[in-house]
Amino acid sequence: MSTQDKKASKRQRLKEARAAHILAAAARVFARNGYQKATTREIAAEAGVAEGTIYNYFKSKRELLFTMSSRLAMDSLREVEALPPMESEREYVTALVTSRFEVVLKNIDLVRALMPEVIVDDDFRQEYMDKVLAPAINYLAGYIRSRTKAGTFRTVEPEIIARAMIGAVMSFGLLWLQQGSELHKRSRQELVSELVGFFLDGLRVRPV
Amino acid sequence: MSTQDKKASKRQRLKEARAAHILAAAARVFARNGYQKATTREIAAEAGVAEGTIYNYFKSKRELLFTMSSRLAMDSLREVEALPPMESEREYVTALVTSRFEVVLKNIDLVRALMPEVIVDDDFRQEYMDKVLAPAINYLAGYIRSRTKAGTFRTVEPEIIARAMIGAVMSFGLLWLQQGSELHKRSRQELVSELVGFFLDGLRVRPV
Amino acid sequence: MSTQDKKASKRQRLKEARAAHILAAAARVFARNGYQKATTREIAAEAGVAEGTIYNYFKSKRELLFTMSSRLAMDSLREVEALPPMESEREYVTALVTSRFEVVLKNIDLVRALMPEVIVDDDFRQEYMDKVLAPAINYLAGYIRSRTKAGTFRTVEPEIIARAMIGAVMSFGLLWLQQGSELHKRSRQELVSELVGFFLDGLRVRPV
Amino acid sequence: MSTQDKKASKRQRLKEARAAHILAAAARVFARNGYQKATTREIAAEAGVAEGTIYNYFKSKRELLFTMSSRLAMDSLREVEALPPMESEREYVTALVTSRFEVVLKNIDLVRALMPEVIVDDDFRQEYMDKVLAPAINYLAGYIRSRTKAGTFRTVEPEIIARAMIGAVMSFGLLWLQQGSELHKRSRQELVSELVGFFLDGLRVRPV
DNA sequence: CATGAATGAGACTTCATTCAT
DNA sequence: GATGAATGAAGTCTCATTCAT
Repeated sequence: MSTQDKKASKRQRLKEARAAHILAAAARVFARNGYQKATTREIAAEAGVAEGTIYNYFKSKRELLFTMSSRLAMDSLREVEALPPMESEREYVTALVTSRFEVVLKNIDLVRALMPEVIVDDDFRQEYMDKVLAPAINYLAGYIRSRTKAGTFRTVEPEIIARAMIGAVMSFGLLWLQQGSELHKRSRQELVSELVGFFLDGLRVRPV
Repeated sequence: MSTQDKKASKRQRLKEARAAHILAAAARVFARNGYQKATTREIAAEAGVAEGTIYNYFKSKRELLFTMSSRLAMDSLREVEALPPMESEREYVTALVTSRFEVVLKNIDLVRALMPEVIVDDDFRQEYMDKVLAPAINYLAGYIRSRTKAGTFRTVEPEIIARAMIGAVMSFGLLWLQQGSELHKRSRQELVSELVGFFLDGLRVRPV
Repeated sequence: MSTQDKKASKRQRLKEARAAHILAAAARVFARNGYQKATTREIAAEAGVAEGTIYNYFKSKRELLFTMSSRLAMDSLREVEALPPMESEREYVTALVTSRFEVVLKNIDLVRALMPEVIVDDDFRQEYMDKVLAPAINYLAGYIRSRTKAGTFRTVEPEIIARAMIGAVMSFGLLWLQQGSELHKRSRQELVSELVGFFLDGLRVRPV
Repeated sequence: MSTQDKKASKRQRLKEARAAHILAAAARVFARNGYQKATTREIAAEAGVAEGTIYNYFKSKRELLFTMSSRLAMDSLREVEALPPMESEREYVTALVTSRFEVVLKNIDLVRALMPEVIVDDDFRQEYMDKVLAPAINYLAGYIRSRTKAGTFRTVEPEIIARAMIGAVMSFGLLWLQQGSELHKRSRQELVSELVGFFLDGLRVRPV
């Protein structure tokens, strides 16, 4: 590697670090009051740079959000793909739900900054659907399908059920797991096991 | 009734009609791009009035949203309370889910305008939680509790399951039931029956 | 007088009473926060009429102020003209200053509503100068001139001294006689006698 | 001094110059039609900057006025404090009145912009009373007191007389020294000497 | 590459005045 | 004559983005 290349790569790394730094600051600011109410001035202050500097790394305020969204999507997928195969369905679904909760809760501020734009903005919704939700649904639906084939799951519409499950889990993250919520008091583990029981067995008592 | 009273009441009615007219226009505008991006100018144009006229009926742009929120809350409760008692759980839960879907879909624009603010704004979240979600959860949890006592439902944490069910249903309304979505193609009835089956029986096959 | 005339005159009186009523309400409102910040809505509420009604009696908000100004001018002149002739200069100037104070204090709110417009608005200044100040200055300057001729006042520039005296008296009304001011505690009589002494004898000790 | 310091200080100076530039423009605009009727658009045009630029230097339109007020207060005090001690009272009072006139006339636009707010706005009145008038009154009253003790001034209420003198002088500045006024034609010196004569000797003839 | 002052479009809101009832 | 809803111009202020230094 030539000296020039080294320099270039060092500059590259510096640039990426700077961008990441600004992105993190933006995420914190977005998390406080949402994307719309956040100002570039606030973001610059949080990052400790001048307002103009932001525009050396990102084309617009909106691109900050887009970039965040992509990072989250990648994070999210990696988590799921990293799941080891498991024997029992209960074990597996438990691991799945736990992992989803973790992703959502770890990025809760970001998620809450993103959601309004997903709901409101067509571009964003497309991006989010394609990059985050669709893969998750496909993955989960595929799992359901395979278990049905194996004879342990009932015959259902896999996409619909996958969406229902993901919606249920996400709504906990968005609405009910805020600071001070009474659900915080119960252990998360208990919450997960309740949900998994519900997903697998439903509400009706089962004949022995 | 005196002439004056008649006049006053007529004026009153006119005023309410006008307010409702403006509110409806605002709801349509909010639905297009969200509350934050909507402008009073746009709302006025949509309602066919001057910008200043809006302020004869509502104190601020924000009050438009608050008023909508209250209307939705009342609508929502009325729907649930109007449900007749039913013999079978499947029938009842089906009616419940159908009714929820109907409320969400009938007010879909409004819901989509409201959600971002619920997520982002503390005042709004409080209002929404108290007036809309809490009653719904209580109602559903109460039903689950009673069925468990009757021996037809398993012993579960009613609040958690209620939240999961509501979250699942709402997320359909918000994310997956948009125009052009492939889910639109399936009949809504099929969707409901899938969901109800999932809620009651879960995924696992049941022994005979 | 014909029946018709009686009716007409009665209507005329009613109209004037109504106008006076609205004008008084406007004066109270103007006094609270000044002319500029006063709203026609506030005036209407204070008068117990509809906003539109104001415009049946006055061409504009501004005309309310103009009308007030004229009333004050007439009041003011009448007071001065009503002064009886007096032997001693001290008596006379005392009566003059007292009377001016009384006019200003009786109409203090109105004066404070008027002054900013006098300072800022050319039309108003003209009106005020011509109708209120010029007559007062002329009157006072005439008095000084006559006393100089009589040999009891020094030879001075009567207009300048008249302005100085009026300015001194007015500034007390405007700036120092507000509620809670410490000058309120001293009796007004003492204040007047101090001022008169100052006007007549100046600051320097007089040889015996 | 480091390069950075130099840059910073240069920027600082530029910033102050810009602020002063905008403030001066605002003063001119305020002077034309008063504070209330002045628009930020007009101020921006007068200063040759964009409307938004004003807000880079001042928090609000109102702050422009407050800042002016403080500048005037400082100017005013400095003038008085700079007066050299003098032997004769006539000389001293002449210098005092001349200096007051000069301050008022030099800042006549500003004074006329300020006065309406002083009359109408409680905050402003407080500010003005404390920073401008109270010091002036104290100063003048102190002088009167000392001369009385020295035996050359009669025994009077120093605060009252000080207010009367200031009021007389100010009212000339505000009301009678406008462009085109006939008082402009007389020399200012003559005016001052008339006033001083009045202040010191009053109206009554003095025995020889 | 970093800076931050300048920009100016555009947002929400107020309010004097008009006019149909 | 009285009403008060409707008007719409105008006002202050914010903020994402640009660009000269």
